[in-house]
Amino acid sequence: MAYQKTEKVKKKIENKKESIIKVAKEVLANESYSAISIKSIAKKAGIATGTFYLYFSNKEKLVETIVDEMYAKLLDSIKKERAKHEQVIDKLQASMEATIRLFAKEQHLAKILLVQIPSFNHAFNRKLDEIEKELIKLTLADLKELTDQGMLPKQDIQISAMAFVGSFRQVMISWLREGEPKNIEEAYQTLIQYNLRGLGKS
Amino acid sequence: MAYQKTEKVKKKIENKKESIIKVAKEVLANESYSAISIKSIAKKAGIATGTFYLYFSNKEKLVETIVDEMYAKLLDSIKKERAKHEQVIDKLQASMEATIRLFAKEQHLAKILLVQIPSFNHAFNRKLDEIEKELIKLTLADLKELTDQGMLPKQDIQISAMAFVGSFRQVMISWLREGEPKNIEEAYQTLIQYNLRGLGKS
Amino acid sequence: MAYQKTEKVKKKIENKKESIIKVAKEVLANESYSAISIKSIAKKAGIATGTFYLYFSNKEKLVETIVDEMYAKLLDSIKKERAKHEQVIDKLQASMEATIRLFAKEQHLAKILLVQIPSFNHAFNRKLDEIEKELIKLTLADLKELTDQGMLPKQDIQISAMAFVGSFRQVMISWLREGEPKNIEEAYQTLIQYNLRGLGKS
Amino acid sequence: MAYQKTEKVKKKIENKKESIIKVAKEVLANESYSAISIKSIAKKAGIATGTFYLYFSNKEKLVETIVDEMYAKLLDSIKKERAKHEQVIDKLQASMEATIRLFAKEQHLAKILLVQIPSFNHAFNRKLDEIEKELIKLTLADLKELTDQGMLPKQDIQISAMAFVGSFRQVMISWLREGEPKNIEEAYQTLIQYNLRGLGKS
DNA sequence: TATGAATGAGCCTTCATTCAT
DNA sequence: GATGAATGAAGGCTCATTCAT
Repeated sequence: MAYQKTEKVKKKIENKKESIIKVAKEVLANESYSAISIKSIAKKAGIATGTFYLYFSNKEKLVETIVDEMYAKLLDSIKKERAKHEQVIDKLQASMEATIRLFAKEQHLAKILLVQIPSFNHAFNRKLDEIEKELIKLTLADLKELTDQGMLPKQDIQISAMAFVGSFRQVMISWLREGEPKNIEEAYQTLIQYNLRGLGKS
Repeated sequence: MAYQKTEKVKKKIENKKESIIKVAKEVLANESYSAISIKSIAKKAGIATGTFYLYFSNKEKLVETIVDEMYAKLLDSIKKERAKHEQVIDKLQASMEATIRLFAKEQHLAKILLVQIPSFNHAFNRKLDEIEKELIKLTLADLKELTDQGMLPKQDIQISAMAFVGSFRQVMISWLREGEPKNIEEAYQTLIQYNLRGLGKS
Repeated sequence: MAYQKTEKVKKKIENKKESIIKVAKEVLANESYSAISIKSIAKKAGIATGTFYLYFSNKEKLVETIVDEMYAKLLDSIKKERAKHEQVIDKLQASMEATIRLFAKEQHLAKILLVQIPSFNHAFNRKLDEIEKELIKLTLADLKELTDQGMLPKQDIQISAMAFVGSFRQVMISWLREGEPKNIEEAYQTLIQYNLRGLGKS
Repeated sequence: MAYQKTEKVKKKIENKKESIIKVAKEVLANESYSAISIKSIAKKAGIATGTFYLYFSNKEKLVETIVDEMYAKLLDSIKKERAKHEQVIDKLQASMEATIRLFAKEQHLAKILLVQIPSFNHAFNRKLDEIEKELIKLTLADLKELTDQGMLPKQDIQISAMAFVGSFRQVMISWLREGEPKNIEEAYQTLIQYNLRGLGKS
């Protein structure tokens, strides 16, 4: 009689939202932000334009949702990987390893985060900046601890942290855009070595 | 006499084109891409919208022209600085120093190249990628030579070159966007040290 | 038994229909037409949007129903008040008095009829026009009788009837919208006097 | 050479704005507000949708322009007619006569002001209310003066002014909507007589 | 009956580009 | 060359109505 919002229905709704997000991710990974019209996303998701607005209050909210989700995934990934280690230096490596692993596994995510979002409008860029800044902050904390432990020579660790993250970012982007290096996991070894040396790690 | 006139006219045209570019640069450095309408640029340049199209076939061409010009300026700057040195390692440093000096002196240029253009649409990003790739290529060449001279330990210099450039890029962007580090020239010293150590320079 | 059930069901339906109408009246009296969405009315009535269409074939029908109901109430009120009097002139006064009394007592109704509906689309206004025309017709009939009784000087009673109703309408609206006159019942006395004089009632 | 904004061009522009207004008036006089889409107006005016926005910043501005223009016209008409008379009572009559004459001559205007605008959105209704209130205020001023001159018996002239204006309004609307009375100028005589009697003018 | 997710036509508005003057 | 009015496709979003459950 009455319309019971059963588990099944709920799941279906969640699925639809997920399917919109999924389609949007695909579009985002390949087209520019301006190319993402609600109409086109709706079409690819097999729904009417109006239906989109049942799940997202507006276009911006959709991208925000996606970025937030990716950010959460990334931080979660890093946290888990770091937990496996005791030493700060290992934790630092773990952070980068987790990042690279995640991006390597989910290129969609990587492409959106590193390649596409930067070409979005200011609002999203600010969002992305936060993510980047967060990564640098995490790195900085590690560097600070290493410095306190006397494992790093005196240096401007603020700059070092940026350099550290920046070097990884550059390689990841090249890998995503040019497919070079071919094997990102191998490159990771070189990168770690480069940066540890750069830090003057003794 | 007829020839004279042509020269004069040519100069006049060149002047107007320059003035459009100048205005566009100012706008580009301060507004978001979506805010850059041909109408507004034309207005600021003191011409009619239609007139714009006498000098640029379309909006994209304008940005392309600007980026190309900046690119040329950057490469020129690097070339000149490198010429002052004999040793490859010094040339490598000179490249980075030239880049940072130029960006520090012309923040307009830096902001457009590092902050604004990346948030444009695909077409412009491709252009920007080329510049980034060129810088990496230049670096790579230096690393190769240093390797041949036995001054660097065995490593994947392709990756190292990216890491090298990426670390600089990251710091520059932070400087442009956050104003951190406050003194980019000082940061440069740290960066050079970081990267030379990272390369394992003996 | 089966019959009983039907009665009960019918009543239930009628109840729900009534509750929708009640909510709609409240909304109508306070919001602008564009603010009256079926979704919002349904929500306030505690039903689903789809359910609304079980009771009204469309949005227009709802307003029509409300207007009709109000119209009936108004006419009924007038009829009852008129029945109390013998003289035509008293009946005429009674009509206006009944109208004003009803509107004063049920401002909801007055606001919808005089303020809101006029700002709806054509369809509803036509409905409202009918009501206005009916009031004029009633007035006209009285004036005709008064003329036949020789109580009014020769005049175009068609026009007089309109003037009569129009003067009341104007004051009512001001009262509803501006709260001026403060006391509508007092104003009524002035209005009656004005119009009786206007008619040249001897 | 340069594009001279000659008088001719200016006039042409003004003409286009006028032609948009003219079309809009026609549409307004016959369709409901919601039926006025920019697209349809543009089409009827023989221009592209975008062109509309060269002359009006948005849809609302268009209607505002029209209403303001009509209001100005009406007040101007009244002022001119009043100026011809010395006695207040004549000025009062002149006001009404001017209004009726204008509406009779420009039925478009009358229909929009009396029939259509009331069914527009709140913003315009407020505008219209102002016009109505202004007319009442003008009437009130006359009544006050007449009272001071001892030409009117004691009465609530606030109410009388409303009744006065309301009676005219009602007749005008019937004339516009039903075509009844057939001859509005004749009806005017009846109306004036009715209202002067109503005021108790001695 | 009751539900509320789904629909999609249609709205207003913007802006790169064209073209008559 | 220069002008700027004109174009019209395309975008984001709303809401009365439908329909599978």
